[in-house]
Amino acid sequence: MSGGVEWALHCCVVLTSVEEPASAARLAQLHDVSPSYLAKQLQALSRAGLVRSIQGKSGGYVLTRSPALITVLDVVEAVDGPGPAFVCTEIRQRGPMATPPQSCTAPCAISRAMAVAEAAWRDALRSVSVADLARDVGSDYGPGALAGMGKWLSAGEAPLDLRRLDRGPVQAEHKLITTAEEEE
Amino acid sequence: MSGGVEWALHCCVVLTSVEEPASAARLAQLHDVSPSYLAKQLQALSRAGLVRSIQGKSGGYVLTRSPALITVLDVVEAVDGPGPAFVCTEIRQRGPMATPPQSCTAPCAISRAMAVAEAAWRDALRSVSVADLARDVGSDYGPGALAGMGKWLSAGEAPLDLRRLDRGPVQAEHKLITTAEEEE
DNA sequence: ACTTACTCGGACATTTGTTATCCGAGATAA
DNA sequence: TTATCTCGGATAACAAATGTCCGAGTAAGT
Repeated sequence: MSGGVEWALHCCVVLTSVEEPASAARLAQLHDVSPSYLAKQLQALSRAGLVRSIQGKSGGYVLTRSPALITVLDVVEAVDGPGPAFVCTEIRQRGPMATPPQSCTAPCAISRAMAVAEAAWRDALRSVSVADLARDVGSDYGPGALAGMGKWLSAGEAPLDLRRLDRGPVQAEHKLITTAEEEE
Repeated sequence: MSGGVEWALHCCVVLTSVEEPASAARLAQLHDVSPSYLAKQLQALSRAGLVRSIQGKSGGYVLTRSPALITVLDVVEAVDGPGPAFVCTEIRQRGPMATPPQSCTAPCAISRAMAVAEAAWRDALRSVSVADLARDVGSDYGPGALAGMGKWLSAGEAPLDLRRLDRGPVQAEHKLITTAEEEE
């Protein structure tokens, strides 16, 4: 599974608590991840119609609909692709003992078992919405945690330049806690 | 998901209908797949303890236990690795708004949702055994189909050399049905 | 209305994992 | 005893994911 899924999900959760657009660069430095690559994931979300991109000086990304209507499966499919993880190669139709094609109208037993398992996986992901995730974050770390992130995102005091940010002190030496005034 | 899982599952199913060891080379040419690479998958099954390897002149692979006690999940984990597909990077502990470590004893909401989904996936795969697959094959293509493959495997008339087989006419031009007498 | 600066979007390298291959160690049958 | 067939791990070729860069476009400020 693609690792960018995690980033995209975190972004969707924090986008829950902002009304103004949040830029990719700011989201990247909030999570301390590669800005250029996070931009790629956000583009995928935009292509899937989950977020709306706003260009211009104070542009960024906004959710297109209520967080309750965006499932985790939507995000996963947007980033990792909608196709199933297991693809049947139809090797039953190959080799000396090949099954004749007229007997292969239905998928084989192996393919069926895999499909059932993936369906269960998708159902589980579909039953959780971004709103659910946001609520869990609130009950885990307190109601102010998520709001604080939204406020930090909206506090666009220092404009960000993506080109400079890429080689910045991001993830310099695994320091987990950094002061917010370092850019002043 | 690794494509070799499909090969390994097919091999386990056909191993259901043989008592004598089946060599990797013969299994490969039965399914018309790369012999060298199939050998790798069978080694993984051997390492996981699902099949037993027998060396020597008439050696090969045999299932270690009853097919009813080998689940599809066992095979998938043996080939693709037992680790979960989604790994949490703990990005909640990074960036300016990092969550303090003492608040991160339990996994985050995103990680939990993913874990639940993967558990459902694994449960579905665990509920299907190789014996179930073999039975389904019987009811799909008739009881003789699987027995025929077992018989073909045991009919070791012409010894096989893996080195020659790799550049052989395997998958030469997508011909699906080949005669069994071509090697005579 | 123009300029400017900031935004997204897609095209371009690099790294990791999968796919495929080869040759050596070991054991069995003759 | 010998020779041959077997598995097993170490070794390349390929693909996909990861990470990076610059150009097109738009909103704000002058």
